Amino acid sequence: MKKYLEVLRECTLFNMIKEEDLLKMLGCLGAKVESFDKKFTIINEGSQAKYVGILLSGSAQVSMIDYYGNRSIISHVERTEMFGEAFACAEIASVPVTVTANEPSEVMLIDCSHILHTCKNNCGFHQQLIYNLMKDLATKTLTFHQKLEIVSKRTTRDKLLTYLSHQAKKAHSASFEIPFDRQELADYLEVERSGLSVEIGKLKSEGVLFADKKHFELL
Amino acid sequence: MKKYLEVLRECTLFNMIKEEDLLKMLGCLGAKVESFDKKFTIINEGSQAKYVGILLSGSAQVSMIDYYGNRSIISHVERTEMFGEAFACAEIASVPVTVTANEPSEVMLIDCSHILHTCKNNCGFHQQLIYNLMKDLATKTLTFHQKLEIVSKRTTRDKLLTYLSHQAKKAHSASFEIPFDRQELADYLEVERSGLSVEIGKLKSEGVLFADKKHFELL
DNA sequence: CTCCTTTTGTTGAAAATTCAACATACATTT
DNA sequence: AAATGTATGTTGAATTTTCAACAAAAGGAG
Repeated sequence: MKKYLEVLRECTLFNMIKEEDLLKMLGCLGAKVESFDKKFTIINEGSQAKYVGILLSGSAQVSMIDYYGNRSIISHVERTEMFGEAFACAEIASVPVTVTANEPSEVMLIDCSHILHTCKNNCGFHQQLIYNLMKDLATKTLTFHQKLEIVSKRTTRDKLLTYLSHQAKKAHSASFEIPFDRQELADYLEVERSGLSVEIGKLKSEGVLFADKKHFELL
Repeated sequence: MKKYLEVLRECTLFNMIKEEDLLKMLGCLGAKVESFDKKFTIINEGSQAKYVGILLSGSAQVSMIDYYGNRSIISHVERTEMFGEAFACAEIASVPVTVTANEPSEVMLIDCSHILHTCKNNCGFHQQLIYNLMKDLATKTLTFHQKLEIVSKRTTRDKLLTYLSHQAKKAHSASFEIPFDRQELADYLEVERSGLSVEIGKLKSEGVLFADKKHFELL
């Protein structure tokens, strides 16, 4: 576990936790680490919602597949970020989403009941962890509002531009990389890939943006 | 404040708080009660994100108005439910949404910093309140997933049917009332009101549902 | 380098949504 | 009861998206 301390320190779940305490905690929480190859499923829709996941390396996507097989990408998860915590904290029966590795990734999984319910050792960290989870969930709600702002737009063009301006803001620069290829971006914006391609082409020829692969610049 | 105890007991923020402690707490938290007439603004977009709101009576809507004046309804808030807590807990500068009274309503407003940061009296309730907030935020994330499931559908018909099946599930019955009129439902589903009317008409003539005003039945 | 796979761009036809405008129904007030 | 305002339904034209299919470009494996 020692080699993961670097990453875990950056994870908001362990905010204000002293490094020397972290290792002990991981044992107490029954944290386990698993590796996943690209495209492999980390959490499957319908499975028990007990785990909080932390991405130690690599990246992942949270998505939903509907009845007709259409994929909707809900969010992208980077190193140090958490996933599945809302479902685990809400203590619902099963997860409504699928989490997939985007590249070879290492994941720490913690049974959330070990966080929420004080252990016999009464190790005193639970209060801080619960506070950190609360902060994380509040922040996550903000990202949901951003996503809703995007998909509430009626045209592919407006959805795309709203998404890109969010990304530019996040990067503190008009020049940035997005974590999605074209198909994934379409699945995130909830539009057709072909229509998205057309729209990116138009915006390029209008001189509104520059786009090459995952690199974008708002002009 | 005494007359509000009945409602407050049902509010998840005060879960596990003994009734005799509740009154004292409200003072400590600096809770204030305000009344709003129908259509009046409770929280304005851009204002300071410091308040957790609790609906004591009436109902309200959380919405966003975009650059072009299009309204998007994010959620409907009923008696005993909270609003604005995510923004206050995330301690961001300003609220990205507007909260409006749907009918004459009474609202309790609590400065969230009084909840999050322990007071000098060290009154010991904070831990429970933070736990309750965490639970609430986790549950709210689930409702956002539901909303995303709706708006990720590509047609008005599918959006409507997905919404109605969620409502039926929530009501534990195929017969239920929705909290929106037609324009509001359109703004919640992120579609055109006229197209929505057409679709409801089609579904009725197909015998899939019965709809009259806010009453719906899935057949 | 070549083959093979994946990704991205392009196109045209079909389907659906948006928009604006009007008609009808309903509710409230005077 | 009449008048007013609001909510809902309806319609047709314009716009946009979706869908399916193919072409071109890029990337990786051997």
